[in-house]
Amino acid sequence: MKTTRKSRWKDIRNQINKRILNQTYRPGDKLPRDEDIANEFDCARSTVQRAMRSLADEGMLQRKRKGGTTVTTDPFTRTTLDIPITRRDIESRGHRYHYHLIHNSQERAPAKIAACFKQTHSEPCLKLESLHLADGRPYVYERRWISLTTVPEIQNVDLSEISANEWLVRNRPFSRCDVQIHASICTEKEAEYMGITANTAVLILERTTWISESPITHVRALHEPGYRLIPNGSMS
Amino acid sequence: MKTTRKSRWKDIRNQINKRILNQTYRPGDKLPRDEDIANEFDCARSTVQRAMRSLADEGMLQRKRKGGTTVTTDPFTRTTLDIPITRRDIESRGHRYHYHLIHNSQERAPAKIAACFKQTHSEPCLKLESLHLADGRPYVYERRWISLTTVPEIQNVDLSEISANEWLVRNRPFSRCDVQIHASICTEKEAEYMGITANTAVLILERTTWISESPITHVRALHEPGYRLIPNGSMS
DNA sequence: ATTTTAAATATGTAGCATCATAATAATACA
DNA sequence: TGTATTATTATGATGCTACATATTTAAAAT
Repeated sequence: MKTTRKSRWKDIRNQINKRILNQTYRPGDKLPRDEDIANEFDCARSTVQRAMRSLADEGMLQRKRKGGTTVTTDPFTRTTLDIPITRRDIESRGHRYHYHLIHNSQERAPAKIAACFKQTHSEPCLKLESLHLADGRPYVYERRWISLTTVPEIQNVDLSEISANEWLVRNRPFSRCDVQIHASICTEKEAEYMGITANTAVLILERTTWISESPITHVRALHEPGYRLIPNGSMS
Repeated sequence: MKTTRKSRWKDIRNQINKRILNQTYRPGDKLPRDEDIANEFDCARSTVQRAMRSLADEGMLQRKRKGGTTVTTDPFTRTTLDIPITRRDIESRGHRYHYHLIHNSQERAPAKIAACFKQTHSEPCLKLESLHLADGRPYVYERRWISLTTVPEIQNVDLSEISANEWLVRNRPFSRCDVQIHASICTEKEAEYMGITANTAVLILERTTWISESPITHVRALHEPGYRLIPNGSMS
């Protein structure tokens, strides 16, 4: 058994986690009270709580006042998904980044986008189509709608120089973000932009971001064929 | 400004978060020391720390000893992805769940699977193919390899009754899980099982789970066309 | 027997004190 | 001038105490 060379609470978390893994505590089982565990490990209850909260946050344990702590039955596979800005994604894979603005127009949001924005009326928007390239090869084709009500100042930005992706993330932090991931067949037009054959299967990431209740942008990012989205490894 | 009706540290977290959103603290900026903030909000440093840690966990802030606290530049869109067992997924969508084991054989892991297991040799495995149905309609087709070295007792389980998915999650908690998400075209065979046209775009989720260094299982889950993977809404 | 009320109890929050640790800044030294 | 050493300092961890709050369990009232 490793001695505590990092921090006591992490140590305790790992001990408890180990007991769950080796079936000492089985799914559905109730764990001893924090105080008893604190006693066993000869530490303060607050330290145990720190450990327990960590495990509960990961979805391994469920905690209820009075009810005590139980091991989650049918636990999820819980992973965190970090979606970086596309430039960073490309650069971190060791490629040179290029960006190309294909289309830039001002029009009202169509019903579909308005729905994403959870609005009944048609918002004035900036509609952008752009290509993110890795070493000159098309990597992501994105179609983006930006609410001019929420972000009017974007009209003064030269979006052929900096991608809306980057400008927004740097200048308009969001309070909420809805994400959807799905597979689709790419259209003729998309295939042409991406330099691939039509009807290829591609991974699509759709995101809508908000600042409190105001929609900022909706973006549909079509990734190159074979693209793999890899969440962070989960657990211990 | 809402008064503290939940808990002080959450309140403080929201205040700080608000300042990031409204650009009081801009990306890259250094925040005041915890103690000063504690002073401002008239609370203990530990309470501020709780709030700060929470924001740091979400990826909004970066904290370093001595270096202080800074607002993350180029923040990720960080979401958590909970992948439930397929039965739960189907039932939570309000459908009746059925499970059908298509194939069950014992064979050595092919090179590809061995690679997923990070092994050079060929492990004895159980190879399973099964179908998860929602209201009788094919929902997920999974091809699974289970290491008989790590989980020998699975040989005594009647996998036509309970899905390996469920049995494993209930009986063999894992310490690590690698996930990959990608889009693919389904083959003739897959299309037949799923009751769809060949060459349809489908979302594929691949997972490998481990108990310490021993691989438990590798599964490739092919979802029904149009399936959307929806991570939990992120942030505040 | 059924509903209401009241205790008991396990976790949650919070404040305070103290030491640990990492990273920087300042200083001394070669 | 460049390098090694030593303060300084901001966050991290741990322990204690006290009180809050949600729930269950038990008792009491109807």
